[in-house]
Amino acid sequence: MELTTAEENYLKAIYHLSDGGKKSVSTNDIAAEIRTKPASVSDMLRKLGEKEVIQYRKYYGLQITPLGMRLALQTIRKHRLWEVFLVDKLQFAWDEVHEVAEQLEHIQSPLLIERLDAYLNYPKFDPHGDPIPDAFGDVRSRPRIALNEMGIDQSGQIVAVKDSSPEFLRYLDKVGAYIGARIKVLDKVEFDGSIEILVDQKKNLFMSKEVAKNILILTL
Amino acid sequence: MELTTAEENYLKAIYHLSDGGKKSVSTNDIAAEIRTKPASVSDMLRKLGEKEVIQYRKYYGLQITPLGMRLALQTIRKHRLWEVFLVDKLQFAWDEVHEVAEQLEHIQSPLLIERLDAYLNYPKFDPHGDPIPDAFGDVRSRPRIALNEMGIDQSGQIVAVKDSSPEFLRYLDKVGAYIGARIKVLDKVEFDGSIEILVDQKKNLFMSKEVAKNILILTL
DNA sequence: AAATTAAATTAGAGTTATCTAAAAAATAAA
DNA sequence: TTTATTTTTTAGATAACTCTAATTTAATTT
Ligand SMILES: [Mn+2]
Ligand SMILES: [Mn+2]
Ligand SMILES: [Mn+2]
Ligand SMILES: [Mn+2]
Repeated sequence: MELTTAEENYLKAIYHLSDGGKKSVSTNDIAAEIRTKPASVSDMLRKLGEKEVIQYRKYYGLQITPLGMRLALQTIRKHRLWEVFLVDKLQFAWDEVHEVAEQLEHIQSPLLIERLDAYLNYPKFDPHGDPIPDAFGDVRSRPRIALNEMGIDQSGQIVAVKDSSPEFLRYLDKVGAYIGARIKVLDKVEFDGSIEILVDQKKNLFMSKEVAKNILILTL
Repeated sequence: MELTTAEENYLKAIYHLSDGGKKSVSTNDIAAEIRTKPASVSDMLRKLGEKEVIQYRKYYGLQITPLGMRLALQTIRKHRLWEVFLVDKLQFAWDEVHEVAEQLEHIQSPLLIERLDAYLNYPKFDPHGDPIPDAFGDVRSRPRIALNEMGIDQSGQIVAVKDSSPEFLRYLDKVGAYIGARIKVLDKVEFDGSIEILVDQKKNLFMSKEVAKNILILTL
């Protein structure tokens, strides 16, 4: 059972939007994620249903199947391995990798991925802190919370970002936030949810709730 | 002006079959090369003509344009750089790279190729001995002749293979012929064109004309 | 519960790439 | 120079994927 590039992209979007099969996903959400029209999504859902990677009853909703999970995780694995390659080996910045990985993830060659994984020394996380599923689709995910949900005086470490857009990542570069940084919450503004943190025990950083929501923390 | 994956494959085939625009190419030849039907080729030729990468008059023939040359060489450059990557970095054997490179060559990202080239240390030849065009499409090709055209006692070095099929390459592996090997013609059989050579001053090798035709030599 | 609004699906059409079968043009043979 | 053969192109279908516009179903509001 092999999927087309378009099918892989849809399935990956469904996996992400459903948070690994937990949350329900709407046609409109998928359309927004893939940047396509709801009509196209309906059509594709029917096809994905026929291929049994989702369970689909029209107007009712969908559920990703175990098979769908497996295939989605395979594509995600490829995507993230390629991102590591681009950053570690080809000196890409973390805000430059997404689009290229979006293409590379569809290359069909089990041997290639196996070798790439070995070449990169079996990385466990991609440049945005997201876990890389192993060859069997197992993901060991760390418990992490969004920065905006932390309380004053709580400490932790930045382990991932929720938004991987170049705009957001370049903003983080500019203010000196990065994966691995140790942080402590100094103050929170009740009114708008903005937050002030201390980075690496030396730099004060003030950010909006919108930004904080997209920074994921492993609390100490 | 960007080409689809299919268009890139056709244009590359045309470039190769025409020997860089020198020889004339038939619809049937292209169909055989791409493993498609002549009817599909006719259709594609019309489209490539409209995009002005070839000059095409039906029933008459085609001529690759300077623009077409440039684009074909760009794809060939990508193909060969990826082959080097697979062999040098990922430990692929030279008979395992073609299919994967056939996919990778279509990844769209000028930055990626620039970085890959640098990472590989600006290689000049791919694992099969074929020259890698530079970013401007310039190819510095060495003068080389097919092994079957050499005379007795002539010496040279294997610099490339004409056939990159796994079957042929694995045969060469088996008998110990490889790119870079120094050879000398010991004997030629008039009757069937088969040939006996000395490899690296130590090993005698006997091969059919069919094999010798696909081994390219730089004479000393 | 009926009416309104929102979400999802279907209908119908366009694009790209492929195929088989039929027709046309060019080439080779008689 | 007709006739036969080969090559190439066109006609007509099919498969994937996408879109806009229309319709249907579900959810919300009065
Ligand atoms: Mn993708
Ligand atoms: Mn990522
Ligand atoms: Mn290709
Ligand atoms: Mn090659």
